[in-house]
Amino acid sequence: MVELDQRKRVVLRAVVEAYVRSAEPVGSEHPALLEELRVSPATIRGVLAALEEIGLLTHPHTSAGRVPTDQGYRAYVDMVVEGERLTPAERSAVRRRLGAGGEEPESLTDQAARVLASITQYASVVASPTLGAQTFASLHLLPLGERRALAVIVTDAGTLQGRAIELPDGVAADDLERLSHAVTRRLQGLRVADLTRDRLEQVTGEVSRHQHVLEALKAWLTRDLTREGRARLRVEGTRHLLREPEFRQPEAATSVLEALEEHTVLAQTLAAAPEAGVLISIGSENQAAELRACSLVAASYRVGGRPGGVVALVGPTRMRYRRAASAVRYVADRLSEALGNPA
Amino acid sequence: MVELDQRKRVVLRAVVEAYVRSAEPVGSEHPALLEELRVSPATIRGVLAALEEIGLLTHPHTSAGRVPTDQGYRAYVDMVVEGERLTPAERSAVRRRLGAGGEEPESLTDQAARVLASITQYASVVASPTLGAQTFASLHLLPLGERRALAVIVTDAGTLQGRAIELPDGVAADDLERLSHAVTRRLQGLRVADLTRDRLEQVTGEVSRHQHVLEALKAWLTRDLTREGRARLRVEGTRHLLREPEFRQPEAATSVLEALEEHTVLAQTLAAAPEAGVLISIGSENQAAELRACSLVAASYRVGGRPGGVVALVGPTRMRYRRAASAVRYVADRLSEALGNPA
DNA sequence: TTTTAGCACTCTCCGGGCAGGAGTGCCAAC
DNA sequence: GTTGGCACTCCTGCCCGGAGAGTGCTAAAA
Repeated sequence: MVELDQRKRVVLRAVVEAYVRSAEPVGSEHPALLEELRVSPATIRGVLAALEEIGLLTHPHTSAGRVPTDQGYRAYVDMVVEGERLTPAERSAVRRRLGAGGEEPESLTDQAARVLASITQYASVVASPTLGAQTFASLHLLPLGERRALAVIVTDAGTLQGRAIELPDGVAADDLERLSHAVTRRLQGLRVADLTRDRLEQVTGEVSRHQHVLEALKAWLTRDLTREGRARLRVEGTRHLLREPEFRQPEAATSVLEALEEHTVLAQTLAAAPEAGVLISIGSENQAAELRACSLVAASYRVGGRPGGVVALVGPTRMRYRRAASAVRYVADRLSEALGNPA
Repeated sequence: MVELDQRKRVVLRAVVEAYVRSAEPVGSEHPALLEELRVSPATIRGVLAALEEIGLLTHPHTSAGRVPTDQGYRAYVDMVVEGERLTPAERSAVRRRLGAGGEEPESLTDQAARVLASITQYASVVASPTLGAQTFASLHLLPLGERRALAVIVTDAGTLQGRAIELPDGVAADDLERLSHAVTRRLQGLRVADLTRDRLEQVTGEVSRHQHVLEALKAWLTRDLTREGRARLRVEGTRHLLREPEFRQPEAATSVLEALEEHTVLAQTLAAAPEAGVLISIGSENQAAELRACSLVAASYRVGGRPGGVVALVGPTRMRYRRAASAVRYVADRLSEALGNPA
């Protein structure tokens, strides 16, 4: 990255902020620029040309003003470190939605996605805590009528994951309980992702009478870790995107909506979110082609002190980055708090 | 409704089907009409004019062909009773996604929404089984560290609902178990919606030592039934809607997306779905103003033999009703099967 | 009485051409 | 280094006219 002198920085910043606000190309006589620099339009033209030269701005056509390129946004984002604080009202809205306490992780992430979308007016994505990263607390086999039981895993974050399994004849409630306890004792404290077949084999000895039940459990656990182990994504507020002028052409809108509904693509991008701070991925920086028209602002939250999941915003590249970063960080932190008090 | 003679019925049907296929107004010389009736365009013009007279067709402007009105679609739908069978491949796709068995209701409804959207290319909505309508099977208090426990309700359909509660000092694991059993014994077999405070009061006597735990449970149960009692909606495949020509104007698209993201509005409309058969609500027939540009095709599914929830499709009024009705019915039935074997 | 052919009419949908406006780039003067 | 002036480019909106599509009406044919 070429170093920018003071004046170029001021101009870049002013152009980005004016353009983000109005969605209109900004010309050399734009009031924000004149006021910021107190020099004539002609002088500003020179700076604009220079910024275009190094690839931070473009103009759509000869007689249009300047528009930031993806690199321009990047330079802006790197330059402007501080976020744009949320208003007290917004903060308290977030706290209210997440602060109830005792809620299930699933419904908390739901709330997080909704509140994030509503305060920022962008689309929000929240990856619920991956089961795999959580700590296994206990297994329960709850009788469900005569020949069925509900196997339930509980994690220390309070996540429940259940599945009905068929029982062979002659398995008493006591047997189920003994079996649950045996498995729980054996596996307690492990990360769910570590509940491999091998670990489960060790339990066999103690309760060998119920080999098939164990077998069903193994099948479930190992399958779950591969399939459900991928975080479930909640997407909220896609409607806000349609209001943005860049998504008024139906093709643009469709491609973004597709990206947002195609969770695998999104999940990959989110995986890059750092543990602290905020990931900002701008337009062409996105791996996924469908997301090239958007930017993504993501922050991780923690569950019981460990990495848990990601909250993110998706908007046009012409995005309020500072505000988005603050919002994402704030919601992630409150979510960490809400999910963060393991026993 | 005015009775239609044979010819008018044939013409209406042909116009609707041609328009649904092509999204272009159909004129008196449209091949489908000529072939169907084997009369001259001039004759057909007369019939078209008559259908317009009684409000089943319009034309956007003088020199355009005819387009069905909402009443036209309604007459068509009422007239054409049989659905359009899904292909064997589509049926097996549905069965594959829902047939695994032993899945949790939550993930089954997820699958249902996805498969429905993918085979029909419309937006799908699935209301997961309301907790309230299910039968309470058991309550469990699972220790979660020193002074916390996870209260879990299990229904006979295998739905889990949990919430962490704080414990006062000196509550042993045994106590929790006794308490769980007492509550379970007392309430087993009731509908979850019937777990009122009154019912819970009856338990008090037996385990009065743990009054505060019971108090927390009551608070949770009664709150849950009002708040979470509302079904959670999953919306899938909104991207397909943007492909439809009627939603190419951004305003139209936004209003539909808003309706789909604003679950309360949608929920009301879905509530009208009959237990058997299929609800078809066309354009202006929808209560919700945001849905006036769409049609909604919905069918109910059952959980353990009782009314459970609704699956629906949302598309433009120019919708493949017969196909949508079949798809919705088929998915609802398979979902009923998957959720239908209570112990 | 119903059907058909003919015809005038209406309206939309391009494409071209033209004026207005915005913003640039360059240059000469300060 | 900064500024004012000026020519230049290109988009945008607008009007206009012709082509095309489909209608409604009427008079003749079946």
